[in-house]
Amino acid sequence: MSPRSPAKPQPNPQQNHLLAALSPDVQSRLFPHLELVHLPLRALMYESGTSMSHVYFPTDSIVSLQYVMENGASTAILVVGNEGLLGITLFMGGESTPSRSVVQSAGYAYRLPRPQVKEEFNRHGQLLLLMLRYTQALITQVAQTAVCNRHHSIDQQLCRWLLLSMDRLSHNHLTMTQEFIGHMLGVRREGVTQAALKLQQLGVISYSRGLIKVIDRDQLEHLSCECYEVVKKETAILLTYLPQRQLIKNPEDIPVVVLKTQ
Amino acid sequence: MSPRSPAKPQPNPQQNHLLAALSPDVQSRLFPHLELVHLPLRALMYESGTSMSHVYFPTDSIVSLQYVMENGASTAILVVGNEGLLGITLFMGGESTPSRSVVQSAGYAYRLPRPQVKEEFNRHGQLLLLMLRYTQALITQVAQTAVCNRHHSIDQQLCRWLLLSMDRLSHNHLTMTQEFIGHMLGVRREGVTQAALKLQQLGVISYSRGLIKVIDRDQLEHLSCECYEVVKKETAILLTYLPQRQLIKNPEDIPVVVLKTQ
DNA sequence: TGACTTATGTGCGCTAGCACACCGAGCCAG
DNA sequence: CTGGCTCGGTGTGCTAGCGCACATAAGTCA
Repeated sequence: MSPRSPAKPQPNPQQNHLLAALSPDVQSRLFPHLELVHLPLRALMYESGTSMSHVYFPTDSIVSLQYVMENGASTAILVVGNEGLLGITLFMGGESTPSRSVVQSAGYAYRLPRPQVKEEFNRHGQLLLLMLRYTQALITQVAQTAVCNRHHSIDQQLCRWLLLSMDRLSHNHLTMTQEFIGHMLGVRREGVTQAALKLQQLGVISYSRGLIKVIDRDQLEHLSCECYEVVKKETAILLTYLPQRQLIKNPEDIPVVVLKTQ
Repeated sequence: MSPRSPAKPQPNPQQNHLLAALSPDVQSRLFPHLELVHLPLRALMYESGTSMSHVYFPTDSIVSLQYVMENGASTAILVVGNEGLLGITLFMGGESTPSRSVVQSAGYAYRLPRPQVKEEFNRHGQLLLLMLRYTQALITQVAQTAVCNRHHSIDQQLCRWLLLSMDRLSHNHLTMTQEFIGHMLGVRREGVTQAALKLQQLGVISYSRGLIKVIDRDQLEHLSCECYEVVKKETAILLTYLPQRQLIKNPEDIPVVVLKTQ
């Protein structure tokens, strides 16, 4: 979480889909306040019960939210990458949640300080609409995770996890140990080892010491459970359904216009 | 879902916590549009992929949201009773979700037509704030369900489920078969039978042919996993944290005032 | 009253995932 | 180049929950 860009990453807020979806005038208000930060692997972005000072828009980093049980066991319930944003609690009203955010893949993110978020949010324009849509997509992701935990095998869930991660990266390799994945899926490391072995034997992935390469993505999708597709589609629908042009610039116009009065 | 009250139930919108939390002026705008409806057991309120015409505020009914898998297996991911509302998609922006809503305990609810919801929502006053808070509480419930599905036994989950249901009723008995509970928890009927037997032998509950009586609630809480408490607390915090007085009547004032600028 | 339906109890064999334990190979620092 | 650490592979039991099959009990209705 070291502030400022050290080397020279891809310094472009447009890499984040949510930021990119905003209209030029909203962008011109917000972008001056954006700060580029580097998120190192396994950094703790946000601990259960604490309050957040910024909202983060990942560009090439991935952060996952996990719920931790009393006995220490944990499960990741959702993944945030360049398609979304970290810190919805900040505008949802509650100041904190019982979850924890961990950087799952190192990279960069732009962050926006709390006051600016609140201010823009309270203009009740594009940002509000976009955040609500995104929140709904998040709920879908969390819900699907719940069902997946109940009904699908570790094998399938590993595929789902790899795919979710891949989608948020621009390359085909992931830096994470099996132990780490185990924590994310809420299963034992050995279980991940078994599942990973199968995938490797099938020629779908290859890996060594914390570096996983996806070789056959199509196969991976076949082997995954439906949960991946459901989440992906739902997210796509929610965020494309409201293209920039249709957004209302003037808060006055937002409401009843849009809805077919059934 | 037969409209209008047939006999004479408890015709009072204040029984719903969310409606009750609104200030008199908002209530006076909304209440004339409320329609009391009866929700019969197992009625399908809302099928996956369809669009909702009303938002429902249960008084003494309970509705649960379930996600259904391709193979037909399903799991309930959250429960809505008099503490909340059914149909957040309506104001979140997406028109539908991949979930299904089933009446889990028969009773009454007030419903508000879509146009009125949208209109009030777009005033950006109390209702908006309240809905956002409630949505955050929902996310917590869904997330906790996900973790619970992974880490806890059927026994514990049955306790959690009974408690969640009890909290939304004014009496100590539930009308639901073990088969039905099985569908809700996403487990086999036999699994529920085993768990229920244990509870009965411990004198915690008694049941027969679809009627479950809770005898020792304290015990039930002890036997449940932590998930119940977490959800309950989080919901309480989110909804009391914003008492009526602190709500801003004038949309202009909503924003930056509230936040400690950290 | 007897046949039928629905809700619950139970047994059996099977598999997934767990707990624990131990090993080997790569990697790094002194 | 050596000792220690991390990551990954494997084996041996054990248990929870599943699928299936069947037995009973409690209502329901002709």
